[in-house]
Amino acid sequence: MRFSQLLGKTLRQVSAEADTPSHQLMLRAGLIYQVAAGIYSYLPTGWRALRKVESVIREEMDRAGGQELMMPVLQPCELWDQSGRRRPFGQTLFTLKDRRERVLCLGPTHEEVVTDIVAHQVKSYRDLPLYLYQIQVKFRDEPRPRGGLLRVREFHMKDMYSFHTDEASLDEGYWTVARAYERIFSRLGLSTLMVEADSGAIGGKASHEFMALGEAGEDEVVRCEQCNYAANMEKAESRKTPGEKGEPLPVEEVSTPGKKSIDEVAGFLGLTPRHTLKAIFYIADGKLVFVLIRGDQEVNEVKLKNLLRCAELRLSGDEEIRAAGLVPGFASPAGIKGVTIVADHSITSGANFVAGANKPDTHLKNVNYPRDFQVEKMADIARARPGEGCPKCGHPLTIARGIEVGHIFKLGTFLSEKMGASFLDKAGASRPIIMGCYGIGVGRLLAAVIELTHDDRGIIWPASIAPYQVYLCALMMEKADVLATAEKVYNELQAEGLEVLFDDRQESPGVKFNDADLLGMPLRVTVSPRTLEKGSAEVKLRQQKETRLLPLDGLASQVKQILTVA
RNA sequence: CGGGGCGUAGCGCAGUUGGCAGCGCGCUUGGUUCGGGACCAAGAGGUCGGCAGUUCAAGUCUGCCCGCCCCGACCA
Repeated sequence: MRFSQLLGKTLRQVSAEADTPSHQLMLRAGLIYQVAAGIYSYLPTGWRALRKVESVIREEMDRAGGQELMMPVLQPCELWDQSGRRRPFGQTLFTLKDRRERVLCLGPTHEEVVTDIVAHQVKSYRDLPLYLYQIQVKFRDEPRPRGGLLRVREFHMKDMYSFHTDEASLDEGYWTVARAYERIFSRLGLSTLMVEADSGAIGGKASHEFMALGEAGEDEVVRCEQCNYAANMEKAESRKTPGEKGEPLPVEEVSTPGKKSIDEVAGFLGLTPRHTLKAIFYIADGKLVFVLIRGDQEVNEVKLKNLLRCAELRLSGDEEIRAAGLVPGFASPAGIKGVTIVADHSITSGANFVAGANKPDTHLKNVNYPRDFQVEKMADIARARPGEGCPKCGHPLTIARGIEVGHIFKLGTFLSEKMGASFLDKAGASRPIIMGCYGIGVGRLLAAVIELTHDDRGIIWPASIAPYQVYLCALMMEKADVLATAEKVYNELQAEGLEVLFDDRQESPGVKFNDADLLGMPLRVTVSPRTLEKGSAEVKLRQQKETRLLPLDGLASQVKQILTVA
């Protein structure tokens, strides 16, 4: 490709609004162009990179036994009513009506469609296991698109679905795909960690996410370096510092004027937060919930949401707390009625806690569960924190950051039962098909590669997905010998089967070198009067500083050699 | 949806008390340069997000609307 003809100019400046490194670089390098919030066009170079990511994925999915197919974007909403997932997806589902007022949606994922196909096409255990996948555009009306391609409303996803006769087969498939995912990410030069995850709106029992590790990541991962326990913060468990034991003492009222927060109250009474109970109020599907946790802990809202089985969860305002007859800042779980109380296990570790008295400027000392109050539900709803013990081995946990580039789920049978996907086993009995599903966000993966491997000069593509392998840079093209040599090198490199971006623009050396670094192709070849004097061309790898001269004679095959080694 | 911010040339931005719409980059033409974002000269390019209002006069003041970004709840 000749740079002079390429759509997608490099930009020196981009809006201050784009503050994520990958977003800035993709805009500056002319890879993408924004159409609307969370909706982007891929310009030619960006599209090449995306297609390369797809082909790496495709190779590994095929190797894992996948059969590629293509399902429609447009789906009848009836399928979603049938699966019961229309509500959990809620506003995220883009819906529309056709001319006959039939309600359709733009597929946010394809479990319904694929299960419907399998329900009709697969009847026997002989047809299983079955692995189907596609690379397709998905639509999700995300409340907040973010960070360029990191979270968008229209995106390419590789989605695979597996169908099994029994749990053992599902388990085998699950780990086969997991290993394929690890190969994909490592082929793109990413260091990823497979972590336990919450299964969210997709549903199902077990699930893991693949996190591309790096400071720029927006997800938190909790991990143990001793036993390799790793989980998304949403899901992570931990062994908390135990509370102090003690014989329950009589409850005592104590005046705490103006002391509302845990730190204020604990400090005022000469205690640590661990000796207090924290009351937090949420509105779960419109209903007030009193959440109680030990003062040194924080609520994990995903765990809470799962415990309450609600679709919508938010913190409540003070007015809503007062309306329930409680005093914000001094609310007490003791002696109240008509409010659902749920608690974290941590309140049972320790004794004689300080809690609110449900009176202004007053707290209670020596509050003990279950002597002084009851709760409706008790579970682990606490955030894991660094330094706390690993749930498996007790070693101190650490927290890392990462970008979620893949997510796999063991769905089990809940969808196949609802969608009528069953098979006849050897004994002739009809049983629901056991399912798994596996997703990779292709565009996000592309952005993650840039996000995690760029330097201050620009993108650094791994050879596996670089839009072009070689950036051919011709300096002083007005000189006939430079022009002729550059054209010859361009042809020879292509004849070797290399993909070449030929910078044939009338630009100064600085501009070309800077654009070469920005665009980040693995290898730069420079032809100039200076190199021609020595009958050579200069070669430089993007990720290295050093340059070297290679003779023009046999240049193309040497370049190919360097690229296969690097 | 809650909080914060921004919409002015293709891109990045300035525009004071309301008084001729500007700067840098990019683009076009000509010339000089040439190994890390060169220089000179001459040009082209605008519904100041939209609608309404106040005013002799609105980019600037008021109201409503739309769009975009960032922080939260959500996710590949």
